[in-house]
Amino acid sequence: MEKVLENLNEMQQKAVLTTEGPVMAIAGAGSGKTSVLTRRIAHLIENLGIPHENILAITFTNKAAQEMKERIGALLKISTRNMWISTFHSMCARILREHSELLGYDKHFQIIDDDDTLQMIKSIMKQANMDIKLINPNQLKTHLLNVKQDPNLIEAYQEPLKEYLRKIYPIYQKKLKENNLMDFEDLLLLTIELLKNYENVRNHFHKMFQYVLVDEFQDTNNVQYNLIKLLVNRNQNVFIVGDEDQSIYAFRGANIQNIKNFSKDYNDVETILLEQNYRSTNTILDAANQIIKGNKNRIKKNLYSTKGDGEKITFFKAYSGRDEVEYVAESIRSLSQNGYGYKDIAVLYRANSMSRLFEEVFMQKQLPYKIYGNTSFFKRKEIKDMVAYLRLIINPHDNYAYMRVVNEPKRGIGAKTVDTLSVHAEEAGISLYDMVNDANNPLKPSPSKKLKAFNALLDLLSSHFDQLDFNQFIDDLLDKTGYFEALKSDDKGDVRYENILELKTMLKESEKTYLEADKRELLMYVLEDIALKSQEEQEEDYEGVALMTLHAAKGLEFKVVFIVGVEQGMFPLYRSLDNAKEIEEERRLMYVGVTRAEELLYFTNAKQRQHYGDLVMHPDSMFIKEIKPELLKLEGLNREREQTSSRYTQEYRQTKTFKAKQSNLKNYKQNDLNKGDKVEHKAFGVGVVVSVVKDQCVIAFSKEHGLKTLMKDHPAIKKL
DNA sequence: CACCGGTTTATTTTT
DNA sequence: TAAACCGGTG
Repeated sequence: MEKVLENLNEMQQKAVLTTEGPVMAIAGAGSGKTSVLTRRIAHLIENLGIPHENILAITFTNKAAQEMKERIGALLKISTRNMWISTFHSMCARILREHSELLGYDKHFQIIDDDDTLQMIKSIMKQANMDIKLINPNQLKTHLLNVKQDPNLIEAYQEPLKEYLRKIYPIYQKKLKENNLMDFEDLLLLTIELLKNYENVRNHFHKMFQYVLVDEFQDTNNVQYNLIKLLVNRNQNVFIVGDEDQSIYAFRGANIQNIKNFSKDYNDVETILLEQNYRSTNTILDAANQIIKGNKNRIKKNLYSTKGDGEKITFFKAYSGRDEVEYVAESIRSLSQNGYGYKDIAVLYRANSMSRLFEEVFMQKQLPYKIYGNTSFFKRKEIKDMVAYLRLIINPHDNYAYMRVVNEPKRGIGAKTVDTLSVHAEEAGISLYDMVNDANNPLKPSPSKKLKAFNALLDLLSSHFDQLDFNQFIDDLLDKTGYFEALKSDDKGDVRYENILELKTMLKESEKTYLEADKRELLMYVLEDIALKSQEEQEEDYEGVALMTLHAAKGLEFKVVFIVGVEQGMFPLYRSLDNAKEIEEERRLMYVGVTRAEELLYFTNAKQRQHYGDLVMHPDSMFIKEIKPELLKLEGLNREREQTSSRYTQEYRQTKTFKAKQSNLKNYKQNDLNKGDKVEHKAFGVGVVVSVVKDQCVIAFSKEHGLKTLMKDHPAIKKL
């Protein structure tokens, strides 16, 4: 009993021990909700003797699920591998693998991601002669996925979007099913259909899941809400944790109201407030509280901490976007000299586009950093291509995988040929693969020959698949398809090949994990993992500054946090400015950002910056003004403004740039570099100058580093 | 069918 | 600014 309750405060203990009936824990930022969830599960298993398979826990990300499993495993010294601790989508996939045949899907169904959906939409629009200029496919995708969550929404749309949605929705669904594909929303919707329509299945899961826990409840959408309702049995042992102030995913259907609905839809809900914060100083918490107060209609919370007041919050206003980044970099450098590790520090921005400048400057200054959540590994072209080939091994009739790689690498099968083929296959009601093999297919001899060769290639690969292990198979695939050959003439070929090697490593791992499964079964699970865990595993111990969006920072904490670009128009974004609801979501995002910080918090912005090609000037973010001035320490242009007029600012700017140049001259040895010169770089080794343009040059280093664009006078470069 | 070059358009994103 | 996309040309 002790170890389960160890170090928990009174409210946390109550949340752990109140196991019967519906319970809602309102957990403020940093109030230890993950501990509560893990301890509660531990309590059920260890103290109440509940078998682990009778517990279902749902998290927001795979990472959170993984962490929870690890913590429970460590606490109870048990294997958590088969426990039902997962995301909504993984849980649904697990259920559907057993029962999808009832719904008319083969159990080897494949899961597709948003990019695949976009490709499908493009292809459908083309076939149906829909005007891409009138409605952009990307936009249509976003709205289609929303409509899937709630078909009633379609009525609220304006023409012509409405007509397009009406038209495309049923076709899209039909295509998915024909190709034995499910998108993310299908996983949820089909599970709901299954539970609704099949009493025996429902009873089975009701009997099984005696205790249900849901994390991040404020970010559930309506479909997920309904799914929980269907899963929870009549005992209503359901525990939800959430914080409406941290709901930041409304743009993809999250509904804060679900927290309020919960009290209505379940009987005698016990509400527990977790208000003690274990993360931040009071200065930081006060700022957070002052900001979030601006939102109407929220349950008032009073976060408090015992960590003392700590330092004031620094607010630095730079002259330009670049100056802002320089300031952040310099501050990080001095923090690192004052006992902070690089990985204690995070730079948070509203939009990914902000990351570029930081990356550039950090690289030049040799500050170690790690950008999180950029194009995910599994979204990269070469990986998607490999996955498409693997999908075809499981199901050669998967037309979308077929279309993706039929001319990848180039085999002289162009769009026109594929179009014709699609039309005929559609008419005949068979797959592209079958249409190609069809004796009386109407294609011209030359394309037909090429397509037949492609089919033969697929057959060959498929026959090899059973005899080879995964790694050998990928090599075989690269060879037989000519993919490897094509990489050689691709200027990003090296990186691409490395990514494929990475995929091989992953496949090898899975081979070990699912040892007993049959080969194709195994591949199916691997592809499922790839589809559902779109986020690349991060090296946890990497010693570098974390650069990420505010969204990506949710659930994380850092000793030092920089929130950058705090300007009206950047954060909050332009598009939200005239919409009260969206401003509230932006405010919650700011709240999330602020509450990530444990000890030091910085806001930075720039008086003017380059944005989409032109120079813009933004006023300070409204959220800054919502913080009481006594919590802030003003730096940079902020100071001058207090003291004098704008003329001073002008001078400040001149002295500043002048100073920067001076110091450059003093510290950095001028490199008089010319094309063809040999140089040595601290990190990249010896290289040859390829070109020099103004103060920048392109240098070719050894193969592993390749071409780099660097500042000519950078101290890391030495002319040989 | 592939490639070049002009035009268009810019959130947030896990699953 | 930069990347993605379209349309025309070779």
